[in-house]
Amino acid sequence: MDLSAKSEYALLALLELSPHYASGEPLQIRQIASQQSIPDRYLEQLLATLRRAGLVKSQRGARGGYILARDPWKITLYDVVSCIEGFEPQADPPQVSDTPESLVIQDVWGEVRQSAEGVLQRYTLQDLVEKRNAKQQIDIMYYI
Amino acid sequence: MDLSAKSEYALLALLELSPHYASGEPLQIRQIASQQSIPDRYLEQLLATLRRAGLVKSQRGARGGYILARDPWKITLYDVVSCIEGFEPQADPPQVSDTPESLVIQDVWGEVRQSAEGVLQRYTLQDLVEKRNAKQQIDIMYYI
DNA sequence: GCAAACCCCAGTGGAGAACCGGGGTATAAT
DNA sequence: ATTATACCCCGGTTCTCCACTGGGGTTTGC
Repeated sequence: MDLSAKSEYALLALLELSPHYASGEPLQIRQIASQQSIPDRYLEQLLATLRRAGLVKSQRGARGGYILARDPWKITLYDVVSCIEGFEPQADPPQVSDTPESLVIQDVWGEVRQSAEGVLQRYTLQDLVEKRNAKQQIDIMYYI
Repeated sequence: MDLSAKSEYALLALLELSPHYASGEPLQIRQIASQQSIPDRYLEQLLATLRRAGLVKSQRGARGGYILARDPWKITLYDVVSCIEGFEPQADPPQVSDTPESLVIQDVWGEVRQSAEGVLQRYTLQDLVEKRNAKQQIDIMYYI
């Protein structure tokens, strides 16, 4: 029940991109990577996955980089995590084993997943940005 | 977001033990293992963990085996999974990294966990046994 | 043209999951 | 008392997958 580094990296990257969406100026891999201390060659792969999923757009060539494909409040955390973790259609291993006990357990586990995914669907990138800003406000207040 | 084989095995084993709780007759590892096709030497380790967590009691020697430590409706799936997966006190790695963005993500992930654990806390072994029985009833009805 | 950026694909190291084995110890039945 | 049966403990092994790295391309702005 841990969040994989993979998904966290992806979220951090998109969080960096969010404030730049309005201006339309792309951000480079190197910048994002150094800002959030993510291995840059690894981040490259993740951004490629996000691009193929249609969450970000890329600009090639000099002065290129990445921008969000749509507004930060139209991208949910579920969109991000599910595309990175790749748990979408699947259904290739139809029967892991089908004793009645196994089926019941799988049913309940389905509920667990749905519950977790529900939370992720309720949060957007915009929500995270605002949460971070609020947190920083509090820090400033304590500092004074 | 998969259920580990470890946890599933443990749940299956306890599900086998549940109907025998009333009689007080112990069940042997070999029986449980063959019934649910679990590697018996592996199941042995899991049952040892469950015993140390106080979920089952063991009877040593000839005609020994395992019985539930308390009634099936007093053991939640959370009790089982958390003890097997070992995510209880922890808190030893205090800072994984504490950029404001990381903290916000960890907060949200905490909500995800809580939501998932909430579902597991709502189900007891007794519930699973009844769900299984209901499922079998339906199968019989379709068979007729 | 050339440097800066993305693009693609393949390989590697380490950690952890799932499992197996050997040798003990307690206990019921004889 | 002896013995068979079961649990008990602790270590090793195998295999998969995550996180990361590297070597080449191709596209684009200057």
